[in-house]
Amino acid sequence: MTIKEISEQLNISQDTLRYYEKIGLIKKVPRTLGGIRDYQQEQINNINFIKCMRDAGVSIDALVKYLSLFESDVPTEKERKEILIEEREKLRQKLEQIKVAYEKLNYKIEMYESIILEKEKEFLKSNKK
Amino acid sequence: MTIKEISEQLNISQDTLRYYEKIGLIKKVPRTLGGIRDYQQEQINNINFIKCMRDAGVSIDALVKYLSLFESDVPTEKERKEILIEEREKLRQKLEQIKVAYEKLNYKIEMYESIILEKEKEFLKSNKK
DNA sequence: TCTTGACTTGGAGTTAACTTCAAGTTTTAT
DNA sequence: ATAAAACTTGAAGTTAACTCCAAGTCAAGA
Repeated sequence: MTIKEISEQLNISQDTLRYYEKIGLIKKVPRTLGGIRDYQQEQINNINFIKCMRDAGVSIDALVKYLSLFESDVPTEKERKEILIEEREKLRQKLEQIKVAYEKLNYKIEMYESIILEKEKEFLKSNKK
Repeated sequence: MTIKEISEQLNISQDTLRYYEKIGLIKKVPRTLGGIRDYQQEQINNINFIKCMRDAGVSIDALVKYLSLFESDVPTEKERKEILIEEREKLRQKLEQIKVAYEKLNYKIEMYESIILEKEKEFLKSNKK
């Protein structure tokens, strides 16, 4: 699969895909004889995971740390689990903060709605006179 | 109230508070004769709102646009409401993305837990021999 | 009064995560 | 065969949101 196809399928820019490879978030992508990237399924799954985490705001740094543990030749399940638990906790907090702000916005929007309705009523009343 | 007190109360650095003022997110803070900031209650409420929105990831740009509408001498309820609705929608999407990632992490963490448990069982078994 | 700590300013520096650029190579369609 | 489109690279540029710095002023305690 070419970089263009991956880019379109996963909605990540080609530049970003190359960037991820350059910083070591993605393993070296195999190339054609001409030197053009030819993505394999395993990579695609990985990139999917990365995309999902990035969309949620998980840092590249954490993802690099997590994914690089798969390259180790000693078992790293515990470390990997620890990283995921840490990131999950950050997401939980973020979720909480967003919920609070969301409720506050809801409340304010309702306020505006009633203010605007009130104004319209006033306007209609004054028109009737 | 001094900048130090506000900073501690709302958990925002003094630098950030001065920065917010510099870029016009916060109105000019009244000063003592010596030129030192003396925050008033109205400002504090505003900063509280800003903090809540920033924690949820609402952009400074959107907040500046929203808050500056209060300075207008024509009514701006509709525009203000529009901005809040737009930001609420962004938060809704973010919430969704975080939930998806959160569930994925949950699943993976559980996987690791069972793998690690399995390994420990193996270890105990081999020790008994 | 003196010293210590808090405050002031404008401007420079930092960080994360891309994004753009320039100049060249490869592939594809005619 | 050749033109256009897609791909390659390393390096430089961008953006948002701070954060730090230097050099000076102000305030509070011994």
